[in-house]
Amino acid sequence: MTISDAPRFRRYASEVRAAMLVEAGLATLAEGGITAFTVDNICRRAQASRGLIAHHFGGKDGLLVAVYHAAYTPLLADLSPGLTLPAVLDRLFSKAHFSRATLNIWLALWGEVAVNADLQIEHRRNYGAFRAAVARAIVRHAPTAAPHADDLATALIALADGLWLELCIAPDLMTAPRARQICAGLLEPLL
Amino acid sequence: MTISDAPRFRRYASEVRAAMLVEAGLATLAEGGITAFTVDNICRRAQASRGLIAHHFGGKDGLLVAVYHAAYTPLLADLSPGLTLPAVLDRLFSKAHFSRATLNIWLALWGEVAVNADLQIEHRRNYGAFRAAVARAIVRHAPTAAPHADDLATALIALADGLWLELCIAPDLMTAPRARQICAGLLEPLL
DNA sequence: GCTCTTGTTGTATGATTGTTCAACAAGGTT
DNA sequence: AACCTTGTTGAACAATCATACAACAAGAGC
Repeated sequence: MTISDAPRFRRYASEVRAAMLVEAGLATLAEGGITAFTVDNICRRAQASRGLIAHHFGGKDGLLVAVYHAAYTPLLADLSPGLTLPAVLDRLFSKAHFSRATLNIWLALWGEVAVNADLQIEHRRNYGAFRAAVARAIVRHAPTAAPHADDLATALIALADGLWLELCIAPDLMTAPRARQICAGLLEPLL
Repeated sequence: MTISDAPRFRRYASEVRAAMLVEAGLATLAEGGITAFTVDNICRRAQASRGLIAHHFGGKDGLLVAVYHAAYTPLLADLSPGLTLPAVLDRLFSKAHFSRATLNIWLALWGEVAVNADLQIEHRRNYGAFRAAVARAIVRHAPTAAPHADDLATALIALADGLWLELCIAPDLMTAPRARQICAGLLEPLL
């Protein structure tokens, strides 16, 4: 007498399951911040059992590093080389990146990066590429700004981060178009 | 036979003990982020017993709101009305505010504000006063900028926040003087 | 249909979490 | 010196935490 022949769980390729857990981790951060980033919450969301995080990432800390990397990936992929400065601004303040969910993730991660050595290492890797991409667009847009391109890139990123932060903390006071406009207004006289 | 006549603990006025717990909470956030913000850690640091947080603040959440308020207090106190814009910049990037410890606290708190309704309420109260003070200094410095003072204040605060963030996450790439210079460079053409 | 690899489960474990509360005592008042 | 207010303690509690690991089974290869 068979109660049910349906398989009790599905087997995924290692990379696929890992990606599912990372995705669940991101969603958990977006919803509840770093406090909600627990093995139980993440595995429940990914519809997997508790043991899988240890199995695929060695532990919760390993998953967190992978999640941080995953947060950067779409941002870097969106800043393909050869982009003009206005195009870069368009992307930075596009709906995909300048959204509450995405920014909640960043806020949660930043708070951890500040006190977590493993995450700081992962950060340096990604942030370097990020700033280089922005600096390249600045130089292309205004070659005369080349000597200060690094400072300008830093300023632009800082400004974007700060505006992201405002949206995140007080959503009714900030929108993507307004942020873009503020950003462009500050940059234009210098280029 | 008396083993010791020394009092086993000291009694403080309610407000004094509350301030000690808030101070310990701030120090805990600076050192370990929101993850380390636990009743045990805080009370150990304040050399008080576990029960005191509930007694003075109703619970951990109550303490967190008080800590957020305490983080804003020195910043607002330092931006007394009548300050010129350069003076405002001097304060924003002074050692007191633009330090790793202070910024770790902000990062930890921001990550929570994004997902904690109680903290968002406390935020609005403080942030409004903060932006108003900055906007006032801008108008005084350049009366013609009055129509856009709000946007400019928002931009300045966002820029400062973003630069703070950089210092916090990658301390060797950012210093207070460089941050101040980047900030002034971006603002000057507009004023 | 059998085997074997390997992804998956879920319980057990011990540490840590926030809250509660009855007993306690510090220290000013009388 | 007896008293009383009130700040304080610390054990008890149930909930939640991350990790370990032996048993299990899905599904590809044969």
